Amino acid sequence: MPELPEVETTCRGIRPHVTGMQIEAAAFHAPKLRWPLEPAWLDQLQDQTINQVRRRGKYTLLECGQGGVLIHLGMSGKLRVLPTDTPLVKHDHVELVLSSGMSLRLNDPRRFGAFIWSDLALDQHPLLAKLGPEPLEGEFTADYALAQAQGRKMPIKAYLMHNPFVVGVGNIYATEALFRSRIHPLQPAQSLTLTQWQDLVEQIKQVLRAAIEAGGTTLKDFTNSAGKPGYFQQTLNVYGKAGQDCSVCQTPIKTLIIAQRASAFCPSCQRAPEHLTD
DNA sequence: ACTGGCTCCTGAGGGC
DNA sequence: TGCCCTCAGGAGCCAG
Repeated sequence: MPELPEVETTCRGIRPHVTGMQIEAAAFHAPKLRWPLEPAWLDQLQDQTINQVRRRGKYTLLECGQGGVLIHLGMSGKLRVLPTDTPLVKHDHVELVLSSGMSLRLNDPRRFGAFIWSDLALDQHPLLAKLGPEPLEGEFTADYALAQAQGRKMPIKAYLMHNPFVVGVGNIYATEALFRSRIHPLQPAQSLTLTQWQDLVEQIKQVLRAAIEAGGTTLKDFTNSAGKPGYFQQTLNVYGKAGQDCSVCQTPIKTLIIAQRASAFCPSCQRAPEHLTD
């Protein structure tokens, strides 16, 4: 599933092939992804020049002259740049034909993703306006986190995935960062000390940076349809490892469902507050 | 102001 | 071999 590192890697991959190109034609091959693909957008897209490709949280943004495109990869989305005469494959829902003879295609089997044309400057768009800071930027600090978490009783695991607090930290990296910080996923967000936040914020940054580097080593060629998974999964300590032994203390990894999502943790390394112990 | 629950969708995986 | 059932999972949205 694409998380921030995968989206960043995708952004870097398509950027050289897309920046400065004109959109000669656009096509939708599905009525909707997460939201409807408005046919009226096809005319808006026509003849736009893509001035810039950038990322905000897990959104990929194509900045055009006025307005632009927001793309979210959801659970299963992939963006690829291919020669325009390459046959479409199943779940190719959106195609932008570029002036270079290449096409940008969004393929998304589960259709949890999004493709939206915005007349507004992209940062003004409602989906972006309320997003929290980027986890890898200086704005995301322990002091910021401590202040924001005041009055927040929700489990820290859920809070890390709460976009108004910080963007781009999905299930995998929230799970891994909590393990590295030895913090129990059910600990209320408001109860973390400054010391815990200092550690946790640092672990989030480290785990994301490491994943971006790993992804960057495998996804070099975005003109090639053969997308490979990143190597970062080899570095995971707890995510998807329920029942296996903790790499630090050999205690079996457990799983809890928190806010409808699987949360793996080591019951020995990540000590629970008394009343939360099962 | 917060929080929990619902929802979209398909492919993967287990059981038989 | 193949069919059916279950379920994961990002994040906006809404009700309580």
